[in-house]
Amino acid sequence: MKDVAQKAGVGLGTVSRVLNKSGYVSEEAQQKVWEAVKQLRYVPNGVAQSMVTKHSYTLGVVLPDFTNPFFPGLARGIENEARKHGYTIIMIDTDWQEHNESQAIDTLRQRSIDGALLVASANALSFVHRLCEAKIPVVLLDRGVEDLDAISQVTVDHYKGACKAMAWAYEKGYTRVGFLSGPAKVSSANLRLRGYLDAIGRGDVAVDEIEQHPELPVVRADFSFEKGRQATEELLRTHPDVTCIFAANDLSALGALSYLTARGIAVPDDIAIIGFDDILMATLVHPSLTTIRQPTYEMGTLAARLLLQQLADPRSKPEKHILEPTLIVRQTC
Amino acid sequence: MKDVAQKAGVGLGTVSRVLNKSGYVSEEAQQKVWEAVKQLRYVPNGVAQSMVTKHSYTLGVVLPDFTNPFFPGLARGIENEARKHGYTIIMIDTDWQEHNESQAIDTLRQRSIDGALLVASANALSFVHRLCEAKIPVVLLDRGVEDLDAISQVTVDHYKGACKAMAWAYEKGYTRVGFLSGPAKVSSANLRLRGYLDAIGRGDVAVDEIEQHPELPVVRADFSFEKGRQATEELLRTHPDVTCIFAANDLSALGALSYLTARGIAVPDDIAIIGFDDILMATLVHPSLTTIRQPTYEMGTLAARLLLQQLADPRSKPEKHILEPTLIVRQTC
DNA sequence: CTGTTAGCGCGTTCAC
DNA sequence: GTGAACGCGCTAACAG
Repeated sequence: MKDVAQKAGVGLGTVSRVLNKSGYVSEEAQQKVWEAVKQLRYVPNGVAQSMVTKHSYTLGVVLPDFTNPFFPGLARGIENEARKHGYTIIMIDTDWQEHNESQAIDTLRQRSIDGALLVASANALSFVHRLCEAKIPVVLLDRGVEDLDAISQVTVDHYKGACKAMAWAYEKGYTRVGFLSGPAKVSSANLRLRGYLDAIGRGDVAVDEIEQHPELPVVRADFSFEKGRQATEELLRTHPDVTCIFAANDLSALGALSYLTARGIAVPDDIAIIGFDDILMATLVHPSLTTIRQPTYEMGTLAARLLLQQLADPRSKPEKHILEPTLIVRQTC
Repeated sequence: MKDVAQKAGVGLGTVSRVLNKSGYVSEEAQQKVWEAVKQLRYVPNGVAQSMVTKHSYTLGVVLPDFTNPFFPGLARGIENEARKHGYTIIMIDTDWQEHNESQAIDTLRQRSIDGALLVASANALSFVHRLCEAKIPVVLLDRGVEDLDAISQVTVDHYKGACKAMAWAYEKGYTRVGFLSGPAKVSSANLRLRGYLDAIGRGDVAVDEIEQHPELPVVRADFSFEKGRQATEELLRTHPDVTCIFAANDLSALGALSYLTARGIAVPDDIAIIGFDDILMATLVHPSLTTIRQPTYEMGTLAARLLLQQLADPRSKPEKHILEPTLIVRQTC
């Protein structure tokens, strides 16, 4: 920067002022400074700027797994919105590992990001606390924490989504519906399971006691394609009478579809399938997947917007948005 | 930090020394410092650290589009390798826009990243220069620049991949093969087109003159699903006699598949399809997609490893890795 | 309108 | 072994 000042024949303060368009600077000086900047291809050192201004124009995004197409969808919404406002994204993929998630929080604190978007896989509350402690605004995405009014949340009504799926299954005449669940500690997965249980009239069993009810056609999966296949195999082995499978997410559902097709079981004639998310793949497979749609991109942009708004005006109230999932009827059910 | 020093009853220098495990500090002092750190939940300010040490333990990753599953695959490889070494990732999605790419470079320079991984959509050379100018080590990923020995590159032999695809098409008896190309200025796309042209015996037409040869069954697409559909429609309109479609990437190929299926054209009986990338979706669609596999995850880890190695030892020579694509035969061809 | 100065939080080099 | 002083590149507040 002082090279620029020298070349332009002005002081450092002046350079800073024209670069930041703050304060008054004569036309002439401005010209000279811009000239020098261009010639020297000067780019301000953001680190030094952050050091004094206390903000870095960087947002942290923590996601469980961006090989699951659902998350890049969110990320893209975030990225776009952030870029519009001159913010950069630090993205961390935690691979569903609580350990990585915890580490991610430390990383973000250390990098002094301005705000964080968190798609928590578990323990969201503790992570939120650690971020808040460091005075970093957070917004929770896709999965929320109830009774937490201090921060903004953009989620989907997972429970209702599951209910809609089940209602559709019943409407189509499927009475023996099995469930491919998500990871145990993920709140969104649990809400979907809750919806399923309530729908089949087993409101009495708690989601975390599901393992103790082997009589129920519920198998633990983990949102992945591969585990979806395996879980389907297990489900059919333990509950051969199911006529419809409701999967906690599309990737699992696609795993189920893949397994059934390979086994020569006709979908939906022998067994129907309903997924959750509505990722692009859902439209591509054959038969195409009936699923519950989450407005992915919108969630990303909305969350980013809320966060940016909070950064712009720290007094702005946190907002809780619970978006509506919609049933997308295709061929598998 | 000075809170820690005070609480531990030592000077700032001592705290710094125990945190960085540099220099000698008495056992006793170390105890006290760690104690204080824990109680105060102190996290060092990475920005200030960067300012003096000149490195940020941050890597920049520039990708064209992470809603295309191919890229998250790369990203995950990078992320994993980076995390192992304590590095964080700044990820930028340029949406194939040259403008965004250029801006991304500025952003990275400004954030003073330690190194960059670049999946360039066009103009790679100029971006590399700008990064080098700022003394930021770069490694090019997936698409390379020839005659550039100054930096490491991890690519796939796109040309050979295309040749393999075409060889397979011919072996299966398809003689009228059409091509769904990628974006005009993307080098990998052009190499694949080059391979295609050579295979059909039109080595005489240059890839950038392709538009002037409407007699060839080549249609411009852009690597997206939707454009793949449209391009297929156009291809069949202008060249109704093609019996096989080779798409520059899987997403386009899936677009083609979707279009053909919707039109009631049997795949591969009426028209065969070959893709490029081997993303997960390729295995899921029906019929499943015959394609050319890029070793995505490995490319990501390898590229990250090369970059980290260069950061650890700046004198280490840049390496050029050209990986081998492999033909994966499934059902569409 | 502009040049100068004081920190931002930390690692590093010194004397102690 | 350890504390104090310096400076990284920049912005903000000040005196001119």
